[in-house]
Amino acid sequence: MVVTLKIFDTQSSSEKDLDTSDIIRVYLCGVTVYDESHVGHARTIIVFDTLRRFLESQGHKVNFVQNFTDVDDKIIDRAQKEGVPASEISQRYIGRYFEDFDKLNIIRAEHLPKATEHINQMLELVKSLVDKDFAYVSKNGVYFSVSKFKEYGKLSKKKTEELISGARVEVDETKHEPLDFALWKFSDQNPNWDSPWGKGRPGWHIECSAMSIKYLGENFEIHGGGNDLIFPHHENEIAQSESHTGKPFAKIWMHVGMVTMDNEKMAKSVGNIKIVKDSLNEWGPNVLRLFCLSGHYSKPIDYSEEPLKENLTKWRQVENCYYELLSAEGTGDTSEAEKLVSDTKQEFEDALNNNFSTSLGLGAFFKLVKEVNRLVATESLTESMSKIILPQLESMLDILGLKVQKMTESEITSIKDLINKRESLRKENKYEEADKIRQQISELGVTLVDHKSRTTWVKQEKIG
RNA sequence: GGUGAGGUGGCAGAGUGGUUAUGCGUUCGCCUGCAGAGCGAACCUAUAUGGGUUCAAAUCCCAUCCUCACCUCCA
Repeated sequence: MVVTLKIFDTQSSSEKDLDTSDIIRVYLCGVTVYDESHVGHARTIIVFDTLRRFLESQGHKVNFVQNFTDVDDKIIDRAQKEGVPASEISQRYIGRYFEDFDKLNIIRAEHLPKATEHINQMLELVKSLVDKDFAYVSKNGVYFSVSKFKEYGKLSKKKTEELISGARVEVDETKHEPLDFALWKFSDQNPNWDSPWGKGRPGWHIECSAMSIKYLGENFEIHGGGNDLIFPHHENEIAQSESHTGKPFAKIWMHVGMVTMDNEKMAKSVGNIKIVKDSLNEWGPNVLRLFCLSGHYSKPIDYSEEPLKENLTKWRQVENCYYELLSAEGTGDTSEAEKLVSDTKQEFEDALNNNFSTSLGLGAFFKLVKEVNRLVATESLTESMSKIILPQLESMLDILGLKVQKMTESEITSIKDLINKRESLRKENKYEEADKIRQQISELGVTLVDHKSRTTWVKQEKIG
């Protein structure tokens, strides 16, 4: 039986089978690089990184593209405030982006295109739209004529009349109609580029159309982003792209829910942001990833102490499980382990195939962890079982993007020596000295676990 | 106001008609030289509200209330 991954598609409001017959092409709207990334950005990127890891684990090839918006009013504002060129701001925050997201164990996308490096592709697209009469040149720039694209609103389920009566559209006399949006904005100010219509810079939406088509083609599998991008950004991308190509744009629109704080969207304008760097310092990458995957991607999650603490507890269980598997000894019957592994694998994959339900997938993952820890407590985990279980655990850790901290051979040797020393002291009832050694070991981030017959150890990530 | 998504125990989070998962938490035990970690058991009489359909509803239908997001830049 061929198992298919179903993903909820915003446009058709239904789950659709992901086409896995060839390379899976995924475009994710990335960040505007004018400031630090916050946990909201992290969530979306973690979800897509995990999706990519899952698809690859299933033997599929993925071509993953994530853009940087590096030309934008906010960048220019910031540059003016600091009295530096806009490129300095965008380069600084692209650098900061990689610092944060490398730490979060995000696999870098195949392509990480920057808007400023694709001005020509954008201009070609604008030209095509002007030629096809979907766009017009006005005093302030080149605009897309929304009324020419009959299906406008099909993604966000908005009606153009209602949008206009909503009266939140900016009044601009130079546009033919209020909903028309800029493809190219005339500007003498830096940064700007020459165009057939006049010096200026691109509108926001055109970059994603141009870059996704360049790297993925005119019709690709998944286009994603936060659900706050549905309107107007993705709606406008559809209008531009489909007017240009005459073909359907993305096959599946996958949108990630917002991260909230006290049930309010995390956003710079609200002032309730938690930057990735600070969150990483407090909780580390593994806890933060677990947290971001603990709810369904389409729903909001609230960033607060309690669920993060819970995930820390769980992460400690994972570390414990992993190290016990590494140090398991003895041989014996493995049928129980085989069943555990095949059940877990099945449940884990079923969950992710079902609209990428990571919370259920994590349920399967933790079931395995708890079972191993239970076997350890009853002194019934053997090395032969571990050899069967460990690969499955590692595979899931890899898909989830989690990394248990490792130790070098020499560190391991010295810890083993210390454990032996402590053991002899304990046998002589010299507990005070034995505790000193335990303390010494704990300073290396290693916690000892005394079992009936022997002492095992766990390298714990330093958190908090 | 429009559109969309939701409202399940202290918290997180499943379950789309038929013994109310599961995890965290709390309590009590076990284990231990002690501790940590781990294990076991118990607990919180949970399904927004009001109707309806049904032998049977968290699950289907209707109404109401509430929350969030989008409708302006936003992951």
